[in-house]
Amino acid sequence: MDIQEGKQKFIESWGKMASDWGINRTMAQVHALLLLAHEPLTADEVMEGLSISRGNTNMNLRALIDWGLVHKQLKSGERKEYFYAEKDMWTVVRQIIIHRKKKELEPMLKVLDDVAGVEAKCPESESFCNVVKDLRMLSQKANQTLDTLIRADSTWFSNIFFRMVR
Amino acid sequence: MDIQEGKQKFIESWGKMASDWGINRTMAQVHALLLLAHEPLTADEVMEGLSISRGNTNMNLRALIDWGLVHKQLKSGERKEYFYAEKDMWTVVRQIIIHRKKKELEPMLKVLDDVAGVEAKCPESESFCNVVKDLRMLSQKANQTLDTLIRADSTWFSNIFFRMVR
DNA sequence: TTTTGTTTTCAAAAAAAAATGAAAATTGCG
DNA sequence: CGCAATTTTCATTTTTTTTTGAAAACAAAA
Repeated sequence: MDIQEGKQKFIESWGKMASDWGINRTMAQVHALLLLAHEPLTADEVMEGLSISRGNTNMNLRALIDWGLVHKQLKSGERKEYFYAEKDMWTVVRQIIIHRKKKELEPMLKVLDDVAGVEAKCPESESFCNVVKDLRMLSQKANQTLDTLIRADSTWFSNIFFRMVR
Repeated sequence: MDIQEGKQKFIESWGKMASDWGINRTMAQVHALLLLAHEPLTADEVMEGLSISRGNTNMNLRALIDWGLVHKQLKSGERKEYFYAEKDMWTVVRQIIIHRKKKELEPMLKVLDDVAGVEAKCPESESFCNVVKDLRMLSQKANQTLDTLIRADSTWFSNIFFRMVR
């Protein structure tokens, strides 16, 4: 396998994994393309590199910027915008955690809190109570853990992993 | 809000969250319905309860059994099959981790290992090398951590969380 | 201001994913 | 076996998501 082939495989695989995770496949491929690039790319180069339309390119670049995974660069004397990926993988992971926590875990917690009022009135026999109680506890733990992770630096992150698997 | 309303909200929310996570919304709703049920339900009751077709019900029940989140129960003297959800939330979480790790993390690791051969030949300047190296390390750490989690019991799980957030 | 290169928008088209429902297969029973 | 209850399959339809591309908006330079 040569470098070109390896890159291709990486881009495909990153896109595949992303779509398993509920993230647009193309968005992940744009991200992968930029991750592998030596220098910032223009929208045209991304378009060309992945054979996708201008509109699609623009939408996904904007989404990546929104997620904090890609940054814009303006070169003086040029009108074109250049894009480059955040290459510190720990930062990438942190940004993804932040974004998904907000979009997914927090609304779930909100619902669990809302139904907790009902739970209080439950007879002990109701499975509803137990499910909500357990899930609420798990979600809150997960929430706290993620908050801690988000605040942590990469060293701390490695340490945690080390402690967990030792 | 009464119990009925609470249940409804929970089912919707569980389905919504699942679809953010790349899991079929209906599958999660069937799971939620069974989680909240006092006793095992028949396929007909699930069908009725969520207003979905027989085929859809069957497919999603099978998928849930495959994920280890739902079990079949046969009542003696009856031909109908009954279904009930795994209600130990820690087991639920563990099963989900097992399933998704196999389907998502492991193929990614495989690709990263494959391209590692290319990486070896890289000049230091190639961003490809660094990205692959970092990501490979992160994925391996994640993989180890998940293996440990899978092997852990729920007490141990709580302890880990506690250690992480203390 | 007009021109020109560039980005953004968004209605429409295409593709992908999920759901339906009727037919086929399976199962237990007399 | 033959029947009836139940489950499974899968071609078709429906819904949802993604992509396209041309038009509009924008922004710097002439």
